[in-house]
Amino acid sequence: MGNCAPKLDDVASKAGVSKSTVSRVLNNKIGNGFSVTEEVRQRVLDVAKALNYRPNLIAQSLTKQQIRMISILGGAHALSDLGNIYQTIVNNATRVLDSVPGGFDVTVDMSRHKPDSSELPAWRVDGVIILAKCTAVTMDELEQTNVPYVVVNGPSGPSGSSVVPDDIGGMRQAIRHLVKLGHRSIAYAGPRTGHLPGHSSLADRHDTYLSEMSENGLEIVPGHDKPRKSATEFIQSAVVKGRATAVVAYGHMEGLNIMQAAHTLGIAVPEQLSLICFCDEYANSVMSPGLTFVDLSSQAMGQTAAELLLKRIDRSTENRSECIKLDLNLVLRESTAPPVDK
Amino acid sequence: MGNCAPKLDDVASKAGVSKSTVSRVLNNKIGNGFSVTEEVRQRVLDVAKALNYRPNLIAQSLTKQQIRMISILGGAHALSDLGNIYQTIVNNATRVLDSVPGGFDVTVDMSRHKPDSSELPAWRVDGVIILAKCTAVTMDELEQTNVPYVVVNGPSGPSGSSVVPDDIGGMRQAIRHLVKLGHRSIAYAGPRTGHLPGHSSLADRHDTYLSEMSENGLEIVPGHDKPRKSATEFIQSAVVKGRATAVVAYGHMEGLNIMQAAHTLGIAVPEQLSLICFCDEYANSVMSPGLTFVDLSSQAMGQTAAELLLKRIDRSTENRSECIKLDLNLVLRESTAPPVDK
DNA sequence: AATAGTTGAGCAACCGTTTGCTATAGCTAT
DNA sequence: ATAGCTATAGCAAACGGTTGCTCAACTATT
Repeated sequence: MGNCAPKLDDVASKAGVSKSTVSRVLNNKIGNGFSVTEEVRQRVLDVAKALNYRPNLIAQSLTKQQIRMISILGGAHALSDLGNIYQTIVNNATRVLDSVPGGFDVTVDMSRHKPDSSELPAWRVDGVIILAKCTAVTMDELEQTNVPYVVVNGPSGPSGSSVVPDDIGGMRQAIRHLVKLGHRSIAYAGPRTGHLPGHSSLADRHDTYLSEMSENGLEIVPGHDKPRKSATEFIQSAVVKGRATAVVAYGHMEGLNIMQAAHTLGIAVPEQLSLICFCDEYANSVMSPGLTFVDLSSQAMGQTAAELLLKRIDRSTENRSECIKLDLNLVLRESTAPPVDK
Repeated sequence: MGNCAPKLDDVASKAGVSKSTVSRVLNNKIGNGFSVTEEVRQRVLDVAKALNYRPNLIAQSLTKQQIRMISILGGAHALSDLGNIYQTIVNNATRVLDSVPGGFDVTVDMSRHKPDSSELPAWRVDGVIILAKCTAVTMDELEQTNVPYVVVNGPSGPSGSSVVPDDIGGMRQAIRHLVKLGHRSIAYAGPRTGHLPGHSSLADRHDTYLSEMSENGLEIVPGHDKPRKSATEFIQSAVVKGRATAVVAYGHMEGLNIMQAAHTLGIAVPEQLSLICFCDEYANSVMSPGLTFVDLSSQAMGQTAAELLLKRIDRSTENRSECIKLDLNLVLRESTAPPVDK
């Protein structure tokens, strides 16, 4: 590490004052038992500028006990997936955190941690945002050390806050929309295997598919719970063999794959097959043609997470843990229509 | 900042020894005028584990004058795009940096910096990896302070290293493959507007398309340099009107969109239209059916970048700047075939 | 038994800043 | 002349570690 940067002492001796004076002048800590003549003040300022002095943030944070830095955890698993809502979440959280007066440095941890090790950085951060989930060790440490944190799209511990999408409501809207269009045979295409195992969205969407179907007196289309090798295989079994006229897909990649597979197999969307997927506006906007989708409002999730975190950092005394569930909207595009064989 | 994390003093008092003993035991600084009985050593170790003690990297770095931390810059612009090679690059660079003896803390900066401000963290890091590009101010500071850095997929300054894909060679392979298949009318679908403006890949791929076409005595298909509203529009103009039998797309999203648009318009891939895109193995693997693609070998890019950086950190005296250009491979999938009207 | 050498552990200074408190000077009011 | 202020500026103790050095208690040697 470079060692020739000017320090407080250098400025102090060159200006002929003590380093405490320099520190206070530079930080504008006038009042509260301290003051300087304008002449000394100016001299200190001039010397500091001449030496190109920049405080050592590390030393600073030692005494200040804050570093104005926020760590986003879980990048390795959440962002490694191709095109998902976490990018939007991170972007929006960062935007909020950046723009607050004073600003926070936001960093994303991309290291792949062993399940029995902590994901927290080795320095103390002011706050933490967790993408979907973290290790138990991390959670323990977070609770123990009392660092403000919020989990986005996942459950938090007792002292943390969380922001989650209303997956259940989202799936319900999707099914009801299809039912209203006249569909009776609706299939569900779950996530590719290996996608965020154990995550609540998996269970919520799947279970709600089942319950909503039964509530509407409809029969479940086989394949909803099985891993599949390809979208083609899924279409073959659920649509061709299973006679489904509509499919709800877990995410936009599943939706995309199914749409392509349908085309390949000569099945027209939405004429012969209606398709809905869970995704966000951004993911949908880069797809053409657009799929009807349940908007996960990842933008709002990111923003809300950041705001929740800021609230906890500001008033860390009030230890109110909050859990915000965001409503999901069904956005109609070109991939849904009434079934043909109705 | 969390304030109840266990400190050296806590461990010391609980183990009934002084903090210097704890420090030396934990850091294995035996010898050089210091030793402990096995019993005390074990006790210290046990207490440290029981309290879940982790040294504060910031305090540590104050005395050690080094922090074993590497900052990845440019996350805000590079990772914000939906599904791109930078995720793979970051993942692989991190993997290498993590696994080196001693390990480095890797942090990805996601803050959106003003163009006239430095992106470097306010403490001195041991090394920096830049994704595609950074601000001029950052580059100046990097050069000035002599921090080892490597730019991946972009140009470096005089003292930095860089890893770039051979875009020119990649495009050449794509065109030659299509020509060999018998295609005479090949179109190029550039990136969506706003994608990393000014980046060399944009110019390299585009220019090589032009030069390679002319070298093969083929006519350029209009539309290669124009922003387009949608993939459908592109197909309409380049394929339907322009009579192109093959398309080379800038990235996998462009490829995907074009494939879908083709399907929608009733154009079969690869029977009526061959399609090649630039992307990496991972992006391709989640698409079905697979597109023939120019593999940007992002995995190798990330790994190479990390190795280059480590080399410079280790032997910072040798200030040799390196630029490694990685060969690109054309990977054949199901989206290319001889043209029909040949 | 006296001295030298070795082993085991702690004191205290230091890294670069911040900040509560103290000290001095100059000035006013009695 | 002296007490009482106020304005200026510095001392020194943190912050959480690391490390040179000292020191006491043993062990080995003469």
